[in-house]
Amino acid sequence: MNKINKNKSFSVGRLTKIKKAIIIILSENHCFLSKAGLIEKLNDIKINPNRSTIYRELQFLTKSGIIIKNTISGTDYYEIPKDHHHHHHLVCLSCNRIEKVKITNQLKKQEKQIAKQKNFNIINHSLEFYGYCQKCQV
Amino acid sequence: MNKINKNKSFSVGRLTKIKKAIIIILSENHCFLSKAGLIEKLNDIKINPNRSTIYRELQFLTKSGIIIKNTISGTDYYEIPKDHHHHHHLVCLSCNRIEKVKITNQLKKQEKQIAKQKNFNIINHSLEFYGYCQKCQV
DNA sequence: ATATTTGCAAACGTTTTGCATAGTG
DNA sequence: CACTATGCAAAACGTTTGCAAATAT
Repeated sequence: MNKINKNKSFSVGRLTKIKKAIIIILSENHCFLSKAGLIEKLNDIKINPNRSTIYRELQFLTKSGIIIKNTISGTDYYEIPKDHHHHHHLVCLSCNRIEKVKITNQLKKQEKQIAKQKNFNIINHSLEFYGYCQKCQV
Repeated sequence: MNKINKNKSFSVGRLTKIKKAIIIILSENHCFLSKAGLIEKLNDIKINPNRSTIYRELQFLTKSGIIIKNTISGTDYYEIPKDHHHHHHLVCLSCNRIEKVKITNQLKKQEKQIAKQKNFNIINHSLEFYGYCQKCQV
């Protein structure tokens, strides 16, 4: 029983080199990674898995609650949730660049309130601000 | 020059019956709509546009800033932004059901702060809480 | 009259699937 | 040994594109 998923328990499956590598890369990465970014980093360490393996593995790890998926502007990003690294995003509607941003908020308090009110067990949240970055403000 | 998009001005284009219908349906809808949901509502009023027309129109209206797109768990949803109807979402990781939720927050205040700090012109934001709904808490 | 919008069919890229093989526990 | 993970090729899926006809201004 882990902190990430209180409701269901899944096996992590067999610790193959591909799975191990994905988990290590994601856990060492300071931010989230797209599929393409992950594949690049895998290739860097001479691991070249098949496309379907990547898809299956990411799906599996997401369902297991080991990693979380966040879709921004049509692209999926993956990360291993770490409370102390939690941040949000500024997404430029023009150039699509994504910037991390930390805001001093009390979403945790809100989460507890919602959990109680709606009987909804919140695992994590995502907050994105959409707009125009400095460069794209004509 | 409208409130929705301060940076770029786009034409709304020609007001064809399809475009009119999409705008009316989205503006009358209390919440956001998926592509499938929109098509269903169009069909209800005997408008059966081609797939590519829907794609092109939604893309066009999104770029124009008339409607906004929000991608949750891989599905795109569209809505006409209305400040007083603004809300956030509870997304169940198990059954994928999406529930609206209003939280009393000061994200507006945060937005102003970020806008100043990062010189980022925020048009809107999206906040989703991921977790397990009542039914799916085994 | 002219420029935009539409439908159609084909192309495209991404994700998923079935199956035989390789690898893990 | 039994079962899971992998690679491969094909299929499925959603989305985009080029072009000719229809439509709005």
